Amino acid sequence: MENVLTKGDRSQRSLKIAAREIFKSDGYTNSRVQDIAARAGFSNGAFYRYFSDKRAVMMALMQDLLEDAYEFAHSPWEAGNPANSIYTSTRRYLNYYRSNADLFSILVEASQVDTEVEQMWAAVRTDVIDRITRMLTRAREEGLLRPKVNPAVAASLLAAMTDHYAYLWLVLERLPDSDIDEVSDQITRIWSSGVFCED
Amino acid sequence: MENVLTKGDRSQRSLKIAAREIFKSDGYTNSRVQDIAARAGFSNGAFYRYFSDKRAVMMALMQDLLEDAYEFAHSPWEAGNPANSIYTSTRRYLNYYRSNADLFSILVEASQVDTEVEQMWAAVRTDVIDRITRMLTRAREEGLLRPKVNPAVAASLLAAMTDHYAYLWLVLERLPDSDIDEVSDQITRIWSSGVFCED
Amino acid sequence: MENVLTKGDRSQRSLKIAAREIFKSDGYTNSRVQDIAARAGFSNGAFYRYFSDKRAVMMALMQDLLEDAYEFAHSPWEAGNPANSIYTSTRRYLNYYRSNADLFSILVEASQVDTEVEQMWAAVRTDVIDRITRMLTRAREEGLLRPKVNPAVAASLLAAMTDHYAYLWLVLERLPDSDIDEVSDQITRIWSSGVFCED
Amino acid sequence: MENVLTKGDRSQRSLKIAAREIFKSDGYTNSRVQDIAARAGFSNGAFYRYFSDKRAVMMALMQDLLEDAYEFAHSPWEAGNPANSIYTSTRRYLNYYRSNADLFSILVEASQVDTEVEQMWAAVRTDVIDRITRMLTRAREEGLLRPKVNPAVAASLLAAMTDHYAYLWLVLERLPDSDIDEVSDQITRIWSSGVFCED
DNA sequence: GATGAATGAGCATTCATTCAT
DNA sequence: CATGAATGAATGCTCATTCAT
Repeated sequence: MENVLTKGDRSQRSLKIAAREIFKSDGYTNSRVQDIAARAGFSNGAFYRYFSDKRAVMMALMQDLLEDAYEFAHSPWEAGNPANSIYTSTRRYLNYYRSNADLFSILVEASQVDTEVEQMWAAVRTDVIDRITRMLTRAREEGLLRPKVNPAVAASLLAAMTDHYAYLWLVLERLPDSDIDEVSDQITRIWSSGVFCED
Repeated sequence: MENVLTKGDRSQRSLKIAAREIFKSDGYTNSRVQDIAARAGFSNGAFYRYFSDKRAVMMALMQDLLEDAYEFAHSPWEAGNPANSIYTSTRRYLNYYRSNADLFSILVEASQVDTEVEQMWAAVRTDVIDRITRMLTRAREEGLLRPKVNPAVAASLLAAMTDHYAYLWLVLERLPDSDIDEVSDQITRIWSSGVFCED
Repeated sequence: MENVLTKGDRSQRSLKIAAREIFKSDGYTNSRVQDIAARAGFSNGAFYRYFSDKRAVMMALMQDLLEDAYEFAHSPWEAGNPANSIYTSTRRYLNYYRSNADLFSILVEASQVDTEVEQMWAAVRTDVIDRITRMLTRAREEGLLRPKVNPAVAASLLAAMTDHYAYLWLVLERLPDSDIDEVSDQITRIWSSGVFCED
Repeated sequence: MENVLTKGDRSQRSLKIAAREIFKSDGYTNSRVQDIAARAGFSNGAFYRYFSDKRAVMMALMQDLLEDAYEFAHSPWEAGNPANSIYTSTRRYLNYYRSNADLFSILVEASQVDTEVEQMWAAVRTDVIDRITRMLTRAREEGLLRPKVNPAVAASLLAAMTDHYAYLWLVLERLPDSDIDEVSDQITRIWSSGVFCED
């Protein structure tokens, strides 16, 4: 019976889900192991059979999140059509962000408190920025970049823009609600006319 | 002897400075009242003469920070020359951010944990974004805005860009070090060509 | 295995007993949670699994005490023979007081410090006094009460007499030791000739 | 300039008055030296110039109270007219109790917590009871006492009755308000017919 | 005399973690 | 596997008391 989750696997999984929920409502720092276990229907002691720590379950969640996010950093650009690539990947990222807003919230919080998380996140971010930088550099070589745009700085700025907008919008919910399509479009426009030469 | 700080005033001030330092090294959540007091050269009990709480001293620091930041949200645009206004105020903000990077770090962390801080920050942010939105709307009326740019969304995006770049650069120090002038220039370029019509 | 106390139940019970002992020796106000836990053979943390507070365990003890005391306030008078009823219930009350002298001591102390306890006690006292008042009023109707006796005031006086005598005698131990029978007899005499008509 | 209070004397006196007020509102245990000093218009440090301790000021108040109360224990009975003596001294005591209800409240509370106060109070009480006992014994010799009344026990009962009634009435305010004359009269009646032979 | 800043012991309380059952 | 009782370190906070000014 391959591919069957053992009871233990299922328990671990429910603890992870429970942790996600508790972190969402109480925050990572303010959450208590006991509440996580209880939410999963376990006694507090059971938690430690599956995770060494409150930190361990948080790390597991963050790893899942960043593993997927890492994918984005490596999905190919559509050759010769930057605008389309930007739109598509932005849209995809915002959709992902929305579905995992709770985890992104934890990511931001945990980054403040846990060096390793901050590093994991930085690694992904660096990947993304490097890739954008390379893309802009290539555009420069092809004469498509505005003359005074600094690829490295611009890449960071554009990445920061999307990321923080997503955070303010989908985690803090401090921006008026919008359409993902509309936002992706606006982002694409700012990129296109902001750094690329007018057609 | 007018205008002389009493001993108590000086003690409170040193506790505030000590808190800032301890928060910087240990983070807000992980810091202990005792360490703050000790860093200021006091016993732990002395702390409570001046602040009811660890939270209270944090709030005092955040209020100072946001009070100043609030100024930025209300300094006037140079009429008729958006690019210049953008450059100037961005530069000014980045300088402020750099001098208070430790406090901005606390601001981000505390926002995760303390609703009131998050709200205070949101209020300032909303002010800034509203002001940019109005500026873009005026530009639209004057035919200076690119046709499909949505003023509200663009305003948020542009504000998010600067803010988060500053955070990654000056707090996390995860971006290659740059010149404030250079960064202000790049930001201004993206704004100018990103949302405004080509001259 | 019906009707078996769980380990937890037993622990709670020993903490309650320990509290009673510690309160007795140190007084309620001067007692420390840690000492209560230690006396029960627990670490201080264990206490908080069973009681939220030092006050909580005190309240539990007081509730037990007053619940029983409440019974006395509602046990029936022997019809038509006040002297006998007075003697019997006084005797019963003094016996109860003696067995629970330590708790009555806490009751008096806690009443000084804790409004709710004072109220609980007052409620029981009021019940008792009301009942005596009704009894005297009935006696008046039957022509058995001395003419100028005021039932309400006399009832309070007689109740106060027994209660305070018990306190001085059995809690403070400031009166020469006597026989419960003898004291009950004396109390009954004072009642009988003090408020009732001579036969 | 004999008989003039020095500044220091006046300060001490105001601290004593302040303590009385603070004890009344907060209770002895729950009161804080700082509040006492503040109420008297002093800094907290000043308190210690006049009293070694919070306990010291309480003791001073209790001594004043009990000194006066001691008088009562030694004022002469009106020869040959017990009823009148009882009425007069009861009335006097109740008046005193009413004027000093706040101090009696502290007396009860402090007795729970401070052995020495309890002893001081016990001494006065013993005096009073002894005196009543002697009076009853004399009455016995004169054939005025009811045959089966035990002078010592009865004395304690009668003293307890008045004292506790006063406490319930004037400190706890848990009894319906009455007239001091009326209460003195009722007490006298219970004594008279309760322990003395019918005329 | 008086101030009020500073101390530091003392106690309550929380919660991650362990472990016997 | 799971329970939940128990631990104890960690930390917050209070307040009587001291003392330099």
